[in-house]
Amino acid sequence: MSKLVTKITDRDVDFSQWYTDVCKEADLVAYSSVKGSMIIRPYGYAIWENIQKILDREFKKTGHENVQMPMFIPESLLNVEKEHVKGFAPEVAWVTYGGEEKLEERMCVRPTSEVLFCEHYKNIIHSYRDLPKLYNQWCTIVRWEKTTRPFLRSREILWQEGHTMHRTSEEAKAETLRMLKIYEKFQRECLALPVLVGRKTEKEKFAGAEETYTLEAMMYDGVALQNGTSHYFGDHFAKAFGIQFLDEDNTLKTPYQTSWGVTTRMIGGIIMTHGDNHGLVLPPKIAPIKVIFIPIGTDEKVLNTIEKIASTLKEEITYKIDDSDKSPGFKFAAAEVKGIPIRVEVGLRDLEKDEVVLVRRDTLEKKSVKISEVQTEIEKLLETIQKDMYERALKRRDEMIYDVKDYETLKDYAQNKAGFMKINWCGDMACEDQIKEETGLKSRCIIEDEEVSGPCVVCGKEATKRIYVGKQY
RNA sequence: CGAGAAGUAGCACAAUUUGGUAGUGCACUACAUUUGGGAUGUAGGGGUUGCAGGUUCAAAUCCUGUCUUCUCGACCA
Repeated sequence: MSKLVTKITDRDVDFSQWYTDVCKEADLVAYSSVKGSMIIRPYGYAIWENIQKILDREFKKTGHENVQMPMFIPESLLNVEKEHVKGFAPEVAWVTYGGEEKLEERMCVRPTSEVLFCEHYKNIIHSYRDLPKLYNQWCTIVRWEKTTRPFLRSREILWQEGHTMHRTSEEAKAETLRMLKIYEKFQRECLALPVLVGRKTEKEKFAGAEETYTLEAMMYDGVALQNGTSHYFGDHFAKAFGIQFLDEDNTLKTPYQTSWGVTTRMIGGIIMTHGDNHGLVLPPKIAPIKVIFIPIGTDEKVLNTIEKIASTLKEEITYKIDDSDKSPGFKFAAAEVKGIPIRVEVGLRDLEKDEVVLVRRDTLEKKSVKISEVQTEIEKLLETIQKDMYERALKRRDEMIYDVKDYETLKDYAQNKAGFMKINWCGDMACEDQIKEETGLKSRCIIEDEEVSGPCVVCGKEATKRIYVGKQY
């Protein structure tokens, strides 16, 4: 049991290296000669496809339509909203040549598509009858990051961005929260990721937004991963772009806007929340292969039994039969590094008792099951694994949230404890800056459901908000 | 972007200090024997040493530049 997987660095020894090892050994990504732009390998992409399938269905159910927008943004178009351009200018990639010819006006590769959608919305929104417009696109964007890591921070990002326009601010605000809830539910139920959901502070909000809501997950090492955002823009962009519609009362009005997005970064979140020293551990709902059958020996009876069991499984329970001529031990390890939720071992020894062995990946527990009951046992076990993975992650996260009352303790914890700290805050950006500068902790989100009383941990003035702070990826 | 480390077969590394026929293990291919936690034997295949220049009779090895990866920091919806 000691050195089953020698290729993966111990998670508690070097978490960063462990993460990189899992990404490679589970065959999720590969590198190319393009810095920070990973190759997502078939197994990694299959996870993304499952994520896409589920989310896309939710988007459609809530009335959204998919579109495809241009990849390039002319500089003048990017410059229309000044907060927005200020936020993104440092990290956009520019196209300056078309073939041999220098372009009259350079274009950036979209870092996000607000301006493209706005330009288009200006042309298609004329009446209140044209609202709401609920568009989404699945695409890649480019942000010229200096430090890159697979899934967590890349220069080319695979994501989904929803952009909507509404008749009233209330409706737009409701949309912002509606999509936030869809993300939250998806991450909890499908990815088994507990997330803190809340509003970003002024300092941390999206360039050009009025409100930014975030989903903050905590990784195994206590570091935060921002796993999605939903923004309410008010009418800033709409005004900047001159988007207007004639309302029922025959007056010209400006519509209200939202945008929301999640990326393949969620896959990084799954790895860093659930993975262990054997490799990846995938939540059943998004695992490309949910069950792997491993025959012990080559006896025909064994293979026939496997075929028979596999054929009784429901269509959504995707499976694979590993009938390669590797040794069983090799196959066990290979299935584990890939995080396949259930392994079924079948050998003559089992067949004599009319049984097979089920092994769950999350706990590595084994149990023998009568062949007549395998089908229902697998169904039940997949649900149990999904539930247990969430419960474990939730418990662990909650244990790593600390209620901190004074600044000295905050500084101490920032150095010596991994996790999030809950603090009282006066609302002044200067205090937020000071925390960041002196402790490296950034505000994650505002806590809405706790009563505020007592002094700000930094300046001692009466606190107006409770916030989570933590280090982030 | 700053500091540090690395790049030699798919992977892990040796040969670099002292320039002189590019090697080992795993993986891969074929056959045989195996199969309940990374099997064994035999026989094979695979390389412009990241890339581009330079020095030299001769460069994986020395010099310059560049690209990529990793770690830490800065930056980062």
